[in-house]
Amino acid sequence: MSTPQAARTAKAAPTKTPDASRRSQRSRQAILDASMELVGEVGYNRLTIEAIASRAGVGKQTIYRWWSSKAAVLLDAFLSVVHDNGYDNGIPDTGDLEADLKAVLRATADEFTDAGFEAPYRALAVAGAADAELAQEFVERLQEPGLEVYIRRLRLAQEAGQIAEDLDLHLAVELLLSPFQQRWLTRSGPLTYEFTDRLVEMALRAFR
Amino acid sequence: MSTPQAARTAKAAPTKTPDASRRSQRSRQAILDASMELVGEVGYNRLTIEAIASRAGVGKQTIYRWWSSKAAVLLDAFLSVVHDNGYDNGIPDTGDLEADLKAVLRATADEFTDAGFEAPYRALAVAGAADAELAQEFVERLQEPGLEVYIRRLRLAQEAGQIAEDLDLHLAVELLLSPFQQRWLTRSGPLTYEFTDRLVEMALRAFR
Amino acid sequence: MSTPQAARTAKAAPTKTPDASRRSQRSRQAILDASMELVGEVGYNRLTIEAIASRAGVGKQTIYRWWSSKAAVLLDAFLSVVHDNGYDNGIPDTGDLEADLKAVLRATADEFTDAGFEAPYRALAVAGAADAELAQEFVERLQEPGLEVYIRRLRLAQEAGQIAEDLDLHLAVELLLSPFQQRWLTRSGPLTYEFTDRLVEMALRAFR
Amino acid sequence: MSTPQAARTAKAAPTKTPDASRRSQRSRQAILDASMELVGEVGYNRLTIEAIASRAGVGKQTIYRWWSSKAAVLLDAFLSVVHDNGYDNGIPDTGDLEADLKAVLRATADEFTDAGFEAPYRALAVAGAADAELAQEFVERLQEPGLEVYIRRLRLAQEAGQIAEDLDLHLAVELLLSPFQQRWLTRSGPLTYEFTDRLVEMALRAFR
DNA sequence: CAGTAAACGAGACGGTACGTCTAGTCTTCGG
DNA sequence: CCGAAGACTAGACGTACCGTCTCGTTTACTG
Repeated sequence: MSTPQAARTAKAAPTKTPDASRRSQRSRQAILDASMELVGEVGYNRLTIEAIASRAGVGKQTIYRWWSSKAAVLLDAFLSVVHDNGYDNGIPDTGDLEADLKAVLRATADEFTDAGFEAPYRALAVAGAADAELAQEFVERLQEPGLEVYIRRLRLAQEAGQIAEDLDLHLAVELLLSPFQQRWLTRSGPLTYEFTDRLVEMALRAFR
Repeated sequence: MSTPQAARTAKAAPTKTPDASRRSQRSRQAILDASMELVGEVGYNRLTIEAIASRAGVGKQTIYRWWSSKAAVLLDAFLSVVHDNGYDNGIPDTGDLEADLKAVLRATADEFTDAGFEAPYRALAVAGAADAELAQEFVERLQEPGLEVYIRRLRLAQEAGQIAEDLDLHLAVELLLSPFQQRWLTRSGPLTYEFTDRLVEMALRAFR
Repeated sequence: MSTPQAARTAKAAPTKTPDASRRSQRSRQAILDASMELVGEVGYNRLTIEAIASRAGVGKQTIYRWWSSKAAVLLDAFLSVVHDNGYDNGIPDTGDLEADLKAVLRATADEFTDAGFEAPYRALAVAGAADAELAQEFVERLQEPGLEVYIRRLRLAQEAGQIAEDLDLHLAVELLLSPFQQRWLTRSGPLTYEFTDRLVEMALRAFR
Repeated sequence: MSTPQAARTAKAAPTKTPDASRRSQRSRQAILDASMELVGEVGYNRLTIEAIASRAGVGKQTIYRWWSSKAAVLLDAFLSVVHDNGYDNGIPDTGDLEADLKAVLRATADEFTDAGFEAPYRALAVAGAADAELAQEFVERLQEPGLEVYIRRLRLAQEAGQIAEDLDLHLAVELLLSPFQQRWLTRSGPLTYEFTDRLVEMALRAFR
């Protein structure tokens, strides 16, 4: 931002874009932390910008300056936690695809049952479903990376000849994960191991 | 509702339960119509009870008297439209399961692309995802009946020996429909015929 | 308000004018009371609509519904106090004009030195000086009635031949009271009895 | 402000007093100019420090460093203009006191009707009425010097035996000017020549 | 067929949160 | 190392709706 070009660009675009290089990292982190805390305490609908600002010890304008909506704040907050926790170790490859997938889905079921994870994630899913603009960010930054680790595991299986070589891997992962996500989102049924195991078995039959 | 029992019940419960037999059908319908119109015009988040009341030419209290939330209003409004349109005649049975399913999913894709249908349905899905209480109603009154027609068709195929006889039909329908619903809800991809056809093919492999 | 005309008028004027007949007198009085209290405590510049609403136990909208600015609230509040206190007993007529005016001005000086009176009155004078629209109301409803009682006393003196018969009484009262008001408003000097007595004497010389 | 004394004072008070000797005269003048422009454009209430800083091409801190309030800025700005314009050459002395005063008051009425003069002067009067601290500066630096020129003229008349020799000249000037200022400040009547002439005549009767 | 009780249209009410604005302070960086 | 630039905390602004609570006014059953 201190390069000549940047300076010129800043002058050429006199829009009210704030100068990111001067952003207070202290405030940013306090806002993200407060958001995660509050969404866990009161849920998304009762989460307010005012409460976030107050809890973070920050002026409201500082939130409005850097984010366009409370959902955008929450998305950053969630991603920040996810990345801090290491996130993407990928799916283990023991050679036994079915066992690997069952293990991962069981773990995912546990995760989605944990209140600390569920509240913000559901909030984001809801906000994304309601708002097309946010949906794109939600899908790109959170959902697609999640699918990608499955695709990589399936590709290994494909190379090992365990599943059909002409299989559309992206669609395959949708077939595997969507029933899980749909059940969770609409609460149309419990996320038991029984469910996840049967789901893996049935999906795998489609992959061969 | 004008039976002696109903009258007695009303007296036995001097809580503010309104007398349904005196309900104005004129107002009820005006509210449902206004809701459907407005959700199409401004979306769910900007849909307000005040606007519905104003558009319907009705006092706010008349809405609060009979419904617990704007989502509840919308659910009734949507079901009223669905029922008026004859709703679900079931899935045709030409003997060719794959062709039948492809045809129905293509039709469903068209339906979900229609703005008049999408706006209220998405609103309900969002409200259901956010609110557990409403979710149950949403699933029971709208989603499960939708699955049921698929289950019936699969049962016929099962009896005809076209799919595995020990197949869990409910789970099977989830496998078939969830990827579709998930794509639509999160807008993670387009609902093309290409997509629905491949989906049917892949799911059917899992059913045999 | 239940006459046919009134009903028709109401329909003919769909402006957002609130229905004064349904106004809560309880809230009105609470707002006026709170305004007078607060202006005495924190002064006009730090007087906020939010604080008035909070102190009065009233929603902000109830203030905005009935008044156009905090100065308008305060004007009503001040007039309400003034009217409750009897206000206009007129100026005594002992036959001795000089003595009567000196007595009244001494009393007025005392009044303008009382903090409970000064704070809101100064606030109104300031607001009126700054805002032309409010100024008119301030002058008409508060200042002119104040002058009027002096004019009446001078007219009696005029009829008794104590002052010039062609005297412009309005201008005469301005000559008498403006130095007092100006001193008070700009704090350019103290409002002592010495000052008010000399002022009356000098003004009276101009009246003969 | 750049005299040795001033510098010493600054050092003697190691509080955050800025070093006046390093003050940018360029910024100072730009701030004063911007203040006068803006107060004429938007009035006092909508005059903001931010707007002044922006118009003057100056950081906000540069204003806060040297002035305690926007009224203080404006007072300096106004005095700077007044002094540049030569200010007060005193009241002419043709020997005819009534004619001289009438001429000056007519000229003053014209001045107070001029928008370029009125806006900042009214702003200062309002600020002074609201804020006791500023009021003192306002009176001392702007109002008293104004009265002084009248006092000097009256003293000449007194020495010439045209008015009473025991007349309190300060009070006399208040009697003459306050009705004028009061009318202007509260807009309780028009500043016509008719008004100023009658005012002079009436006041002069009190002076003899 | 009058009397009456509940639902109704209307909208004022006490509140909460919104997104914007300005005040006055604090931080960064270029000249 | 001063000053412009502007991000920061703080909090009031005026608006929009919330859900509750009267107001009269229909409306439809009951005595």
